[in-house]
Amino acid sequence: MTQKTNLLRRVTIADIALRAGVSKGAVSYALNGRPGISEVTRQRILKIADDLGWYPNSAARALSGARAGACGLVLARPARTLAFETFFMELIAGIEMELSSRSVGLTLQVVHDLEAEMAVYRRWWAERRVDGVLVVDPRLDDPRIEQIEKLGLPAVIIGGPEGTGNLSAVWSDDAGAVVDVVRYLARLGHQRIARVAGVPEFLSTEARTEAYLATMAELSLPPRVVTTDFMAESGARVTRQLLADPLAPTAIIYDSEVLAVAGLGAAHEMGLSVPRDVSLVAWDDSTYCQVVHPPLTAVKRDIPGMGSHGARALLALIDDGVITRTGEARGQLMTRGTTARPPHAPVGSSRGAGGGSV
Amino acid sequence: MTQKTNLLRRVTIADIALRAGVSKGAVSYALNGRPGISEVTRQRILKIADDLGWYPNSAARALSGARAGACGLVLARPARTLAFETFFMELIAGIEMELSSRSVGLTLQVVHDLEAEMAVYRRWWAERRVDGVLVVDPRLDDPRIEQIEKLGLPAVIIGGPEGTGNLSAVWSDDAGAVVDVVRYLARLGHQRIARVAGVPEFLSTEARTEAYLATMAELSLPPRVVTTDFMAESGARVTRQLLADPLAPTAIIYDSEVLAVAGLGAAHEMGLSVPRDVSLVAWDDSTYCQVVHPPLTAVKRDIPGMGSHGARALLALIDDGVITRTGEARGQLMTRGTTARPPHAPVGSSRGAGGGSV
DNA sequence: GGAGCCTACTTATCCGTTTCACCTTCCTCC
DNA sequence: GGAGGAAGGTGAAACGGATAAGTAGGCTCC
Repeated sequence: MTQKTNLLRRVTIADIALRAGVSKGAVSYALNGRPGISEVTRQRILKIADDLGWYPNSAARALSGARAGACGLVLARPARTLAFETFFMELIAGIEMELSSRSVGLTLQVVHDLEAEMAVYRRWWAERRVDGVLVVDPRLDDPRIEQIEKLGLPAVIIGGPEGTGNLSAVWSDDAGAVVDVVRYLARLGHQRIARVAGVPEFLSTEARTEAYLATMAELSLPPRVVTTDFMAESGARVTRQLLADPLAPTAIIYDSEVLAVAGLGAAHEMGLSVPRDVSLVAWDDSTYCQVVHPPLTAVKRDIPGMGSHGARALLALIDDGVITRTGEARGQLMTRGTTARPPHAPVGSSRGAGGGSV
Repeated sequence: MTQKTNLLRRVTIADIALRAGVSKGAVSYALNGRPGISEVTRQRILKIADDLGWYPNSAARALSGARAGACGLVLARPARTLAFETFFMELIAGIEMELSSRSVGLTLQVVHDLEAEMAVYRRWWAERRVDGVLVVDPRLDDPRIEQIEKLGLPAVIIGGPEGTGNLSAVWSDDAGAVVDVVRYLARLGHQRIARVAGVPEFLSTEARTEAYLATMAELSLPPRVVTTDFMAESGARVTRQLLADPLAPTAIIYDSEVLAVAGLGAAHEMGLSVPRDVSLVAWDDSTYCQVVHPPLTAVKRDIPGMGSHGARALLALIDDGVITRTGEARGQLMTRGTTARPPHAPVGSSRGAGGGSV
């Protein structure tokens, strides 16, 4: 009989109640650690639940007003760029670390554009499939922000802080790291430092470009920004264009690791030597940056950490309605083999170029 | 009043029923396209549902015996290798393509080891959180297979076919592609062709090693296999070791793209020229293979396609109990810039080495 | 012209959990 | 010695949708 119950039917709190000789309500209180039940009875019930191998039916739990027990993440970049952006996998790993420790699920969806992304939010929320969402790649005048606020869907934006309204947000101090990189290159003696940016609609792209322009201006250096669609081919193409110029930059800062690796490949293909002929810096360090030759100097951010913090902020929002708006530590410049003094730089110039000289 | 209903409370089928002047049951039949309701009434109900912006509450639907409306995927590789394996992102993109077109969610979980992975399956199934799972990286004597069969959890293994019991499975014909690669290298005149394999516990690793050994034997060439943990550092290290040998291989086949990129970096670091001094082949093509210099010759599989097929097989299993066991088309060798004749190869040797000569 | 059978519904029950309102006991306190 | 209150429960009603069983009404058919 007991075996039958175990094998054929799911174990429910009714089974536990029967066995413990108490009511379903009592079992529920016991299992959820709520008051209204004596410690002795609670332990007895917990023991029986364990013996019977009981797990809460998530649907029933969700239906009776509680949580869905899941958070959502929509990735809206085209599938082709998704695959090689290790950023997302690292982010997901970080998010999972936090969620799984609290037995909250992560529901993923890959879509083509922002419209589809917003439709997914509407559907998820209406279906009560998720308790909240993590939103990546915030943009200028992002329609998702308004949509989410209107829905009342708990959300944490990974990115910002500008343009994210009053929603919870976790961002990285990109501006600070950009300043570090540009100053570092200038200290090496570089004057023509170009920036190969990602999609201009992204807030992160704008923030970095702004910081780049400001720092270049501060150092009285001529800025040069080209944007890409984050595709590797674009990275290679713009690198070839930049380096074919008679006034080619002596240093290039890329907005992603793929762009940088592609740029390194393009430079090699042109017969240039890195870092002798040109210095390259990648944004977001990764295994690939470390194993190509020469290994790429890169800005390393704690992406899993950002994911964890985002997830924690989301749970805090869901559980207690707490709005979090936090900036992470700035990315760290990992100097490796792709940065050196510019060609023809006078010896000793590695100390100069600071403080608006030139 | 209607506004209030819209804003404060969720729209339920009871609201629709009230508005349409029919019973809840009728509405349910109409919305689910089941018989027992006239076409006129059905259309009227559908119209009202649409006007009211109704979405089914997934919890309620799941509770009343129907589906959870979600499939699960557990990734058990250590987070560090996860991040740079574009394989998973491509797979996920493919899975999503199939699932989202049927409005089925994908629930993801990242864990550290097989034990944890199996615990997740138990929990998900007991909680009725998923209707089925996709299982990656099948192993020799994989404990997950038995566990899943015992649970009665619908599952599709991505990999196989050996060792996957009677479960549904979708695999790629790795053996065939290995034969192609080895023969291609032999035709170029290579005799010392080494294989840098991944984790030996994986079925895929074993299948490829077996095919490699068989083909080398068939060609009367001396085999050489080294295994790694799939980490980039291992790829670089074993490459250095192989190439430092007085009887160094003239060609190396890698079991992943990361290993190959790392190997290429290591070769360059040693001052070798690729492909003049050594030829390299990557397994699983990716953007990175294409943008490094020289671009890597690689075996290209349709990974999103495998994900889609796996997802479709899972839905077929869940809906109709259909077991699928399908092999995909074999991977295609993309010859690029890292393969050429071996050093000191006699001119014209590119035709030889076939058919067990030597 | 009534048996038989569709069609187009309605009614009631169930899924498993949470939670609210209520009910006993037993203890305390003046 | 009875009011007041807390502790430790009980019982029933949600939650929103699926579905089996029941029921009118109209049509066919001999």
